[in-house]
Amino acid sequence: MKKGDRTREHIIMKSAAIFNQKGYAGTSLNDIIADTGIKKGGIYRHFVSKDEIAIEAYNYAASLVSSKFNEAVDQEQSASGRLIAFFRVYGDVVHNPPFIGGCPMQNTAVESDDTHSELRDRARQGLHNFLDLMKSIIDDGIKAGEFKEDLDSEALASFAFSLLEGGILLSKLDGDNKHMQMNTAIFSSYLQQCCLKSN
Amino acid sequence: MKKGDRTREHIIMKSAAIFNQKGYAGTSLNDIIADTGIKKGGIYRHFVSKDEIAIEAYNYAASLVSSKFNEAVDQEQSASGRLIAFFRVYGDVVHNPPFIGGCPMQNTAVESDDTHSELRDRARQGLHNFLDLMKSIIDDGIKAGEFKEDLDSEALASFAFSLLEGGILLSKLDGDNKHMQMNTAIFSSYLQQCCLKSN
DNA sequence: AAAAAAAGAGACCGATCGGTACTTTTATTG
DNA sequence: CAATAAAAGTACCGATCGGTCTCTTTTTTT
Repeated sequence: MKKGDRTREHIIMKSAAIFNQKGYAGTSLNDIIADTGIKKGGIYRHFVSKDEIAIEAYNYAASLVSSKFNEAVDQEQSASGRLIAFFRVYGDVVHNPPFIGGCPMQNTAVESDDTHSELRDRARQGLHNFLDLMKSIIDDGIKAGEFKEDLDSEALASFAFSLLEGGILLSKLDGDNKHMQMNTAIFSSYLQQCCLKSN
Repeated sequence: MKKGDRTREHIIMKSAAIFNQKGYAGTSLNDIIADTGIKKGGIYRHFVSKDEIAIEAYNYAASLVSSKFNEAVDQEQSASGRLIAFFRVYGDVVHNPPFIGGCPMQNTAVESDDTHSELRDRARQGLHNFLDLMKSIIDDGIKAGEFKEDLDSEALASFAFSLLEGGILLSKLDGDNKHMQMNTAIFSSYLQQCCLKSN
């Protein structure tokens, strides 16, 4: 691996943290220069524009969160355990989120949905990936006899993911994990009472 | 009412729409000038800074959404009907949101929680207002015998509001109201099956 | 209608924006 | 180790940023 490649990755990692906290429009190249210690000429050797940095930064942050989701999911055997694992990843979103600044998909979606179509499309793709993963977990749970057969897996995935993202929003804004915790508890009890196949 | 007061309100209304779509950092004074038709000198006669415009704009947008919530809630008699009324306000968030650009609290929270403390505090105050309103609706429902007595009203309020905000996020990002609709349906059935006092 | 006050236009300010060109320094390769 | 290529620093570009100042126009008051 050449030096330039390492530098490029260093820039991506540092700027991902800045973009995820300050947003695309709120982040300037001088912010990136200050955090990476690399001057403008050095940065633009590896990227053609601020846009390219932002997109690479988003990809990096999103893949990092994604891998943490997968890690958490893989630790569980049951479908309901796997669904709840998503919430555990953001269990301490206030002080220890999977990526600094919160959920990259949420941050990107909210800022760019009316302004930056390329970033919005990335976030949308990320949303579909997460929903598909959840849906397949639910479908597996139905096949395995854990969940009721008439369960609408698409709706339940959308429901769970909305609750997760909403909980992140509330807890971050309030500076208190209790919203995430209460959501997890209610979601868990909902799965028990309304989704599990009653034997 | 003097001319200046009307102009000030005009600037607030126009810039609220821009801020709620493009964000604080993403909105420039030239955007406001273009949309209001008032030149820089005219604008700064009524506001001391971009910050002041943004805060007044947020207050306007938030109060407008708040009044639509209250309208919808007042049309319902039952506590569960009132909770579901919140979701109806954002039932067509993709093409007809209560305020253009989506939920002002959400947009402000996501952009400013790591950057702009004054705006963040406003959004936080708005969150508490909404949660308190929901909580009082739930508590009334318990007192009236509609809901179970051991219901945790704080948790249910947090849960409902998270689901609402998450649904807004997903539906806006996906360009499809189905997420909001599915969330409303599941929430509604959850209220029926788990919260209502079984007689 | 005249005088006073308020409102708004327009030119201008320094700072910062994203981005480029050129030079120097550092790695890599034969 | 020398030649060469890659990487990074420096200085600069025009445009735009938020904000100020002055002067003209419009509105309000008397």
